Amino acid sequence: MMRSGRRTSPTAQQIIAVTARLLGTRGIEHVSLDEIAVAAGVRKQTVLYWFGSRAALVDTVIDVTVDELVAEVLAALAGGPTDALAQVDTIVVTVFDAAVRRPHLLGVLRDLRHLPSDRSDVVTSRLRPLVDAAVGVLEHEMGQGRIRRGDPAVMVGLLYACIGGIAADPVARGVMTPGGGIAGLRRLRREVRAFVRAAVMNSAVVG
Amino acid sequence: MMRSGRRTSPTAQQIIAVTARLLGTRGIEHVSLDEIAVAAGVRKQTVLYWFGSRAALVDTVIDVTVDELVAEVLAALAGGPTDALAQVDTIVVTVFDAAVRRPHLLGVLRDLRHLPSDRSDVVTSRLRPLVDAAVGVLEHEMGQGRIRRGDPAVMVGLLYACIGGIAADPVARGVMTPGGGIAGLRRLRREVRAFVRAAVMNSAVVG
DNA sequence: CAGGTTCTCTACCAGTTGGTAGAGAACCTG
DNA sequence: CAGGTTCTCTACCAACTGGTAGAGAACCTG
Repeated sequence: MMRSGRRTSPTAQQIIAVTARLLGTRGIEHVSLDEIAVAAGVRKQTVLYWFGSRAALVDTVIDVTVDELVAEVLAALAGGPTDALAQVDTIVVTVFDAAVRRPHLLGVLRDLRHLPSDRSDVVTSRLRPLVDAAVGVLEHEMGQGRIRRGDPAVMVGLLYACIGGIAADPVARGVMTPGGGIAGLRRLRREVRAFVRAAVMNSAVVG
Repeated sequence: MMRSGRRTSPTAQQIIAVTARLLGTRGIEHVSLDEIAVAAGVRKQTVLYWFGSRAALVDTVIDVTVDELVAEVLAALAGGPTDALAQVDTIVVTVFDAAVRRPHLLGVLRDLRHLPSDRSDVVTSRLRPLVDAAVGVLEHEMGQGRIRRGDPAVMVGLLYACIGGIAADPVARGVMTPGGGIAGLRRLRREVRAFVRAAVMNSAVVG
């Protein structure tokens, strides 16, 4: 038996990928083992063969998904400018695009609340390097006077809430005037960028 | 039989209140009819007697919850100042306090995604008067130059995402440094107020 | 060939779920 | 008293769930 974690196989990878998509779009607790198996082109017993239990599979999928998102953002940050406002901008654009193109990424994160096994601490620990980097940048730029003074950790949380909510929350999306197609998405992205930029920027009232 | 909707009774009201609390905290699809009945001090058959089915009860609870939240915010707005920034402030404080004191209010809203019966359009239609009012205020103040120019509907969506996310999303809360007790909550609320104030305020860069 | 790995197959299990059926008991009202 | 309303009781149902059991079949490797 080559059970959970040890090694991987194309089949296991395929199961993880399919499950991530299903859980992220339909809800973590709303997809059965059988559905996962069918979607992956495999039998239920094969899923259990590789992951032992549904809970173990879910945990794996969550971990993989978070790592994927973090890696994507870190890569974008590494390839972009070092200016703080530009980095905030990079994060916004990267997460926003990820949320639009692969909605399940943020969908999985937004579903952690009702998990039987509390996975949120594991997730936050995996988000930690990204959060720490962001907090460091914000703190440094606060000292330079370019970023509005405040609790940088709370700022990061609010940034996440903004982008994640606008991209994945049906209430938030329903509130907005639906802009169809790519043009609407571009416009929405521009609005989000301006919003968070203004939110963190050091500024003075005009008029 | 005095089934769903027609009239109400103290028992039905009690069932609705208990269900709202349960669904909002534990997740809409993670509470069984039996649990609801036990928590309400009633038998399962009584729940079905009043609401016909679980789905009908859930729909009722969602509607009642949204109406409650909307009424609360509108009342706070009516009793507060008419200045736009102050009104944004009022909304933030009202929703934030509601989310903290009665977490199930926003919890129900955040759970609409995975509902078998798509209820999000009904919810947004019930939120409509509040959204329209907010959009109207923002538009007017944009004309006066006090609010940053942009799509007011998107701004409203982003405001909701910020407050709702920071109050109810475990990832967002885990990202932030946990401030225990009332003092921590007060500090968090202050941060959120400053954040959204800066986000919507018309301003110019300093330094 | 031997043996491990990977995966499928049929069959089954116990637990939980939403929902039904029908009788009966309080209770209030006309 | 009659009759409707409200609620409880016991009993049951089909559907679905995650998980188990064990045998067998391909496949590759040494």
